Amino acid sequence: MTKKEKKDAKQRIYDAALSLFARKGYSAVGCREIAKTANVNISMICYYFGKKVDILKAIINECYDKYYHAVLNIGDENTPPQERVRLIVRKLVEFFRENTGLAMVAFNTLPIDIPEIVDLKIKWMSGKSKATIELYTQLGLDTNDVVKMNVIRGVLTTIILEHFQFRYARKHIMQVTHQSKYIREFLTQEIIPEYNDDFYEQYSEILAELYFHGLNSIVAHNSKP
Amino acid sequence: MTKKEKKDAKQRIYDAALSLFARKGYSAVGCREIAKTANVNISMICYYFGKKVDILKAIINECYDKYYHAVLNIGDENTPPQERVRLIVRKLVEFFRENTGLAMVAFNTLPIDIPEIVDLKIKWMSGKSKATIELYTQLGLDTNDVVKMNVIRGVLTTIILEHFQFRYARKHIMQVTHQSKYIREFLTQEIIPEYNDDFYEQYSEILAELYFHGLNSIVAHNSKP
DNA sequence: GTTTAAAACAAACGATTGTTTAATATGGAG
DNA sequence: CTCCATATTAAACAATCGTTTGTTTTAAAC
Repeated sequence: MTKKEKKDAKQRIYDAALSLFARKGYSAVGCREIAKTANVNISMICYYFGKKVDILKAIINECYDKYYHAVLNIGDENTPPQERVRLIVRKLVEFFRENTGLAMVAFNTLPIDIPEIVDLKIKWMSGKSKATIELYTQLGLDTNDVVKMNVIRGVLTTIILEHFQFRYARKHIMQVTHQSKYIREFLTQEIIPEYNDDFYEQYSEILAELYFHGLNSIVAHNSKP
Repeated sequence: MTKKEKKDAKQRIYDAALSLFARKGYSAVGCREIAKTANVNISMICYYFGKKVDILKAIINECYDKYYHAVLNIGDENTPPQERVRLIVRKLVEFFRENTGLAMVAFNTLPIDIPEIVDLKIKWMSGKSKATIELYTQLGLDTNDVVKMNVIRGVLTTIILEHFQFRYARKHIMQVTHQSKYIREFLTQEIIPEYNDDFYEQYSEILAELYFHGLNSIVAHNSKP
């Protein structure tokens, strides 16, 4: 192996782990499986990353870093709210579309019992998106209304991530060699669209519409004091 | 132990597994941990359930069974759409509130590589909710519009489940003995409402509003052919 | 050529895994 | 009391786990 190829070992481990974690979850994937998938010796994992959990941390850090760069400042106070929603939705869809596996690993609620992972996620959550806060203000939403904030907290991210998770899972199921009766039926009945740029342009438009009008409808809704 | 207490061993195993799976995910929980938590001998797990995966299957079956009973027929064609949304949302919130752990385990996308689990979920997914399909029709939504159906597929379930997952995770984090700087900050800044009946009455009302008006806004939206 | 540092390998450690097997305990019926 | 079925236990199996350790290989610098 040339020097270039050697430098790739760390990346291959990272990519293998990412793919496996997305498919099976962190705990179900062992270091030997990662090493085998990456075509490296098992010791390379500790050599390049330290402990297994450090791979997960690297993935989470990459994901959140990308995420915040994608959505940090979308539009400004002069952007009309509806346009701003559209921009935010587009950015989010783009982000999750390009980083489906990454997002699946990093945004997964579990595990919630590994202290350093919980810490890491909470640290990242401190950097809230300025764009969404401004948007709420532009729309006249009372951000001190605890109930409303609970309803809308993370709604867009959740909906879009779930869409891509479902797509990812279905794609994986289609690749399985042995397909049971139910899976065959499921894949037969489902109309699977072509997930091209055109599809996602429309998807984003419709979702932005739904979200914007939904938000608007609750602006004047009076919660009890 | 009396006979009654003996009969409880199976239930204790089930409850222990449910709680642990919800917190850590299926793969991160071992049979010995479940047995210890349930205060039974390790062999009891195979005695009462067979293989470990059969516990997960039992949980998934219970959850989906409850879920479909909760949401199968809510209102009918004569129920005004907005009222029907309200009823559906209330039922869903009620279901997820009372079965948070159960739902977290069963609705979790992962693992997607255990054939029998994938099978089971797909089998359950065949029984779609009649209420939501009727609702779309009532509102004038074109259910053959693939893009729209992709946007709204499972939106309510997703939003509500995510709310309760976040609540669950936060509760767990609060119970951890050692709290890092970030966690302390996080818990200090967050205004945690009292999640009582009143809160969820308002939550449901606001979410129903958001969803109904969102749906209505996309009814007339023309997707490209 | 030698030296050095980095990369890669193989073996091993202590621990844990899901599951099986054989033995024992328990409780109900007769 | 005995008998039988069920519940429970402890030991064990083959396998895997994350990580460490020592050795070898590789590549770059001199």
